[in-house]
Amino acid sequence: MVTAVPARSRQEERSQQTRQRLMTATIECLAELGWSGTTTTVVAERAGVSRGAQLHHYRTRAELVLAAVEHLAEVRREEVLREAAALPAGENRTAAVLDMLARLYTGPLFQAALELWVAARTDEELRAAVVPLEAKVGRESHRLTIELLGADESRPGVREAIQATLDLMRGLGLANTLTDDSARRSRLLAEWARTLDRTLREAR
Amino acid sequence: MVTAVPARSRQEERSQQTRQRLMTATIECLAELGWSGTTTTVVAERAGVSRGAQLHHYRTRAELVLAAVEHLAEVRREEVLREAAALPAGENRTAAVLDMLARLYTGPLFQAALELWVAARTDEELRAAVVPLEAKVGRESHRLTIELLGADESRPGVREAIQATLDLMRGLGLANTLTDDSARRSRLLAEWARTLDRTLREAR
DNA sequence: GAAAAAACAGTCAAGACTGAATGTTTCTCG
DNA sequence: CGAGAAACATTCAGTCTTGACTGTTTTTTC
Repeated sequence: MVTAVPARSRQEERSQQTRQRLMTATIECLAELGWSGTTTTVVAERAGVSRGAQLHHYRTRAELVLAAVEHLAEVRREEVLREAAALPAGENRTAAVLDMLARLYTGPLFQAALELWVAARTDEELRAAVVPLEAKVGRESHRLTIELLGADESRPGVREAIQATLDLMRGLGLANTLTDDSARRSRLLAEWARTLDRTLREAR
Repeated sequence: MVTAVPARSRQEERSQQTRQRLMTATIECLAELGWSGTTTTVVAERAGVSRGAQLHHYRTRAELVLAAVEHLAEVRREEVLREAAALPAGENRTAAVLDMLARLYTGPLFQAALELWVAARTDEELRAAVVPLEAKVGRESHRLTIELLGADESRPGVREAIQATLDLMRGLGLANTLTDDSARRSRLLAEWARTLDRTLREAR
């Protein structure tokens, strides 16, 4: 009699888990130790995966990191959608949206992504993989932000205001990497919420 | 008879030149090759300085980079002041100021600084040197921007608007590292100039 | 149930980077 | 002019990282 277990399930599953562990370990390393601290050895150790197993799945460091790039994009996407679903409606919706964005842009995922961006700037191979992915993520973020704010992009200036908001977030995230910037950031975002609201609602 | 040349001048001068060459080479390497591409060997080669001379002046890589950090701050400062002096007065002063800032935040000096920031995040020693320096540079930039825009910081919201402008620049600079972003940036800054002007001038 | 394939483990050699050690030239001062 | 110091040059050893290689276990398929 034929077993009901799908073909290759055991091994595939095991293999999948190993890869998963390697991915999360890679991203953790990027966030905690930075780009040059993320060596294949350290990643393997942290993932609890032998060096051999690691090389079996990702033959070179470049391969490992490229896979991590895509995995990171996926994880970021999920995190965004999860947070977005929990947003309150009503009066200070704008402030809440900005707050959520700020949290995303100051968290560990952003820091890992930052390491990748900066490394990709001077690494042709990595750059070729990061650029299109980041473009996609950027478009999605833009779309989602518009949706969350209920903005009307056909109005003049609205598109730019949204873009400015996201660029501002990137800047705030960058500023936050060296020192804890939360107090200043709160005041700044409170003001920006006012300005943004006015830009979105006004007729021009 | 005693020579008119001040004591130790020849050697001091030579020494100074060597250090200068090492500094500019270090910053060039950071901008072109990134943090991990900036090895002591490469810097020495590019500076046209022997490995021995390099080690004579900066005994460790950390020492070399820390010196480069301070040198970078000085060069950035000079560049800012030079550009600021050439700004036109009159109607679209705000747009001109934003344009100048954008150029600074997308140039090679910003990219070198970016490498340092990101590296400093996970390098305790480097961080200890970068943080206070960056705080100083940040304050100066803020002061200068206020001055250039003729803004009145005592008005509510003005301080935050200036900070947001600078944070936005950081974000735009970051976005520009991977792809040429100038078209989008121009449109965005044109709108930002309007918004900023309104915030600065309005009574609230 | 045996062969084949996949996953995994452990070791090793080549290359790169850093910093130390030592030798050589140039300059200053008495 | 000669001694001593500073600047500079060259070589070398130690460490780290990567990726290749070989062996072992588990799983699937015929």
